[in-house]
Amino acid sequence: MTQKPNTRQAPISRDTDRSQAAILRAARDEFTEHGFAGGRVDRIAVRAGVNKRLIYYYFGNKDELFLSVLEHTYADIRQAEQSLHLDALEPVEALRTLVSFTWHYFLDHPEFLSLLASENLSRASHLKQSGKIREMHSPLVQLLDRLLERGQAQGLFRSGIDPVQLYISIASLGFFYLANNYTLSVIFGRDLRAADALEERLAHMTDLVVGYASSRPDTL
Amino acid sequence: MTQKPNTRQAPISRDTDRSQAAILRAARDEFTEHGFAGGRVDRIAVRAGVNKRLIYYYFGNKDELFLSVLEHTYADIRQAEQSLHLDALEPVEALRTLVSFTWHYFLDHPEFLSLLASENLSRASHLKQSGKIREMHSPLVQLLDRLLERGQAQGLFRSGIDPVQLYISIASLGFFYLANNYTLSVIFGRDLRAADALEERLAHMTDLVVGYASSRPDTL
Amino acid sequence: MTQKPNTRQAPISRDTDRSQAAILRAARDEFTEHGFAGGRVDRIAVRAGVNKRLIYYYFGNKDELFLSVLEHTYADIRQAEQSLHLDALEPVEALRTLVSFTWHYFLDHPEFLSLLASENLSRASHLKQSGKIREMHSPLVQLLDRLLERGQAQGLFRSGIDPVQLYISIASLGFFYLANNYTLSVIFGRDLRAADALEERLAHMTDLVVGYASSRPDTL
Amino acid sequence: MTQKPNTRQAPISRDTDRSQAAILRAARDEFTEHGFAGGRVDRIAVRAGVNKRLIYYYFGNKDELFLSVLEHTYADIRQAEQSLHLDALEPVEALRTLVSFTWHYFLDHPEFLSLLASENLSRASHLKQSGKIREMHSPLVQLLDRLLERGQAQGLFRSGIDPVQLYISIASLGFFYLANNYTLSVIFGRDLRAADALEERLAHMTDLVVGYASSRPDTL
DNA sequence: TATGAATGAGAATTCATTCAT
DNA sequence: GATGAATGAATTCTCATTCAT
Repeated sequence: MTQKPNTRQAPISRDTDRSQAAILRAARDEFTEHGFAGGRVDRIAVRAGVNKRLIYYYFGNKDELFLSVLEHTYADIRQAEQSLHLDALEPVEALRTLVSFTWHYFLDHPEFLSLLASENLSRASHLKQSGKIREMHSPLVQLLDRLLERGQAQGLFRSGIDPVQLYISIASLGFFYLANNYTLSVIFGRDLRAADALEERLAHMTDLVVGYASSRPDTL
Repeated sequence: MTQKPNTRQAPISRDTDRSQAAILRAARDEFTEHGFAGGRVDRIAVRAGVNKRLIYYYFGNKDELFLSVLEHTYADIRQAEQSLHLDALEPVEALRTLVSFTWHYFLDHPEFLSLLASENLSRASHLKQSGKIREMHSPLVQLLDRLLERGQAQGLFRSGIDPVQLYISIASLGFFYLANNYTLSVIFGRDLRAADALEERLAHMTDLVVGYASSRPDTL
Repeated sequence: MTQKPNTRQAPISRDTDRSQAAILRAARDEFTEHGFAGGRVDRIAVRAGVNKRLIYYYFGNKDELFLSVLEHTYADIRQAEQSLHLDALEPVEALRTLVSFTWHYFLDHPEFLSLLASENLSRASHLKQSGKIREMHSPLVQLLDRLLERGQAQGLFRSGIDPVQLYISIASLGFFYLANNYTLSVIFGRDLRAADALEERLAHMTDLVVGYASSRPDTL
Repeated sequence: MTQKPNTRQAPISRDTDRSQAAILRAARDEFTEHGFAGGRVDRIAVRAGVNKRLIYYYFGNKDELFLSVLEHTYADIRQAEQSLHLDALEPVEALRTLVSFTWHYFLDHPEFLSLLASENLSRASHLKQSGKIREMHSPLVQLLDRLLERGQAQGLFRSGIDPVQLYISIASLGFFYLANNYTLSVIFGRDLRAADALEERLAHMTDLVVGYASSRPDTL
């Protein structure tokens, strides 16, 4: 009883981890499909295959659960960005890679777009409660900072580019197109999800961003 | 939106118009603040100062009410765009004007951003039911088409620019920044609503768009 | 529509009053039997024969409903006290009448005892929210004040009796016996609700109170 | 309460005692603050610093736990009463002492008042299940009986006083004032817990009880 | 047109209790 | 003895919608 060998994985926490992970996954899907206000705790429980009570046991309430989902979602994209090793690439190539990565990440992770949109409808009320979200983002800013500096030093990029503004622009161009694709498709009567449309969009985005960074301000 | 001429006695129809307008205004505000799923019919009635039943009398149900709000919102921005008379401006100036207008319209009309985000969380389920939304947008595309053609003819703009892509990009750069300003402010720890930040953003956006349109593709 | 003759009872408010009264009665009974924490809104709805939603429509929530019940309950006993017209009685007789009335009121209105006990378990959290409860009690204090003064002027009562202390004592002697009758019956193994026990209790209480008021302090 | 001699190894039984005592203390506090219906088993576990399951292991369920708390509470006050050694005091002094003791016990032990009130809201449903509560109270009645007899024999007390009625009255006067102090303070707008108010109350109570016991019935 | 009253279906959350170890 | 995980049955409260006038 008392000499439980701690050299192997604690067996009890296995189920805990599995249950928590299942709840998080289910919550992510539910909130992605319906937003925070439209998401249902009941459906999350069914999706996760756990008792509804367990959600409250682990996550407190719907709001805290949503925040957990958000934090995991942000952690995922930030981690993926770090895996690009942009520092190892030549500046223009690094910028192209970042634009392309962001675009494809948004394409492959609709939950990111949806959760973000929902959280902004809530005026970031959940994110504001997070203790770890800020520190999660300084590496990204530093990464961009290094990239821009390298480019400027090599005479490839214009000077005075704000890394945060640039990142927001990169994200903007993909986000708006993909997150609002439903309404855009209706109002313009086009299928913005068609393969060639997507390809064209990435080219357009890259043109915009790289064109901007590489240009002489005075040429405008 | 509904300018059906009423030849019948005026007093009643005036009240009708007033009530309908009050409901629409109240609904717009409510949905802007809480999104579609989070918006409450009860609160709309209170905000409009009318009996809840009247909302159903005029608009059928919550979904149709939301659609009405959306249609009015789109009508407003499209009409404002036409009032710019871009055709009368020199191409580059016209493009700058459009970027600036779009930015300031988003700034002054947070309801547009919020309703758009909410409707996309619903996968455009309301807008799809609209009969008039499509035709509302062809003038915009035509406007952009003429502008780009003029610029290309004068050798000011690169060729092959898709007007829809360009419009989406212009909207993107402002939309993402403003609509997601809540989460962005948290994750980057900056006040993106500060006066100088807003000014800087518009300059950045204009640089991006005009720089792109004016550039030789091969220079990239 | 607009010329609704107001000379007869407003027909609309009939049902309103009936529903509200039914809810209040049902709530009073439910809270009497189970206390505030043990009372169930569902059961109140069933008891009142109304839709559960209507309770929230009229009373907001469980706490406000409980407060309403409390206020009505206090109003009832205070009104009944005023109906005794103690001012018209000779002082000693008036005091006996008040003791007897209080005792019989408690006997006939178990809800008063139970609601009071429950509210004190809640540390008067509901009553503290009441705007009208204070003013409801000043007439009682004034009544007692006049009674004691008359008795002292006639040399029938000792001087220096605090009306609030006296009223609390009168209420105490009946309240404890009746409200705690369940535990007292168990621990003393007696049926305190038997007719002769009740009679004896009233005699005992009257002896205590009248004996005290009539006595010379120094004779003790 | 449970003095079964444990001849087995001490260490385990000591932990047992400690856990049980911690649970009882925690339960007493929880039920005192929230009553039986409002008390939470979860909170008791946290307060006691033990696993929730342990509560069920030792006490079966919430009801039995509450009964245990009640029995201990009654045992405490009855034992304290016996420690007064009223038999050694002169009758009037003994009566004064009992009134004063009861008052101060209630003041120092709010749990007694609260648990009693809660149990009566439950119509003594727990106490009725107790096998030992009855026998716990006969010594008290005998004590009072002896006291009254001594006083009557010495011509100090009136005859025909029922010891149970007298004890109930003594308890009444303090209980109502202290247990219902929350509502009384609100309705009378006085701080009944102020030091001078408490002092005055004890004097008033003593006057009432001793005055009554010492008086000639016919003098009224 | 307009309204106060009313409702059924469901929403988040709670709670005492038990399972498996 | 002791514990973390898990649960079914409530419980309060909400919401879009309709009834009756």
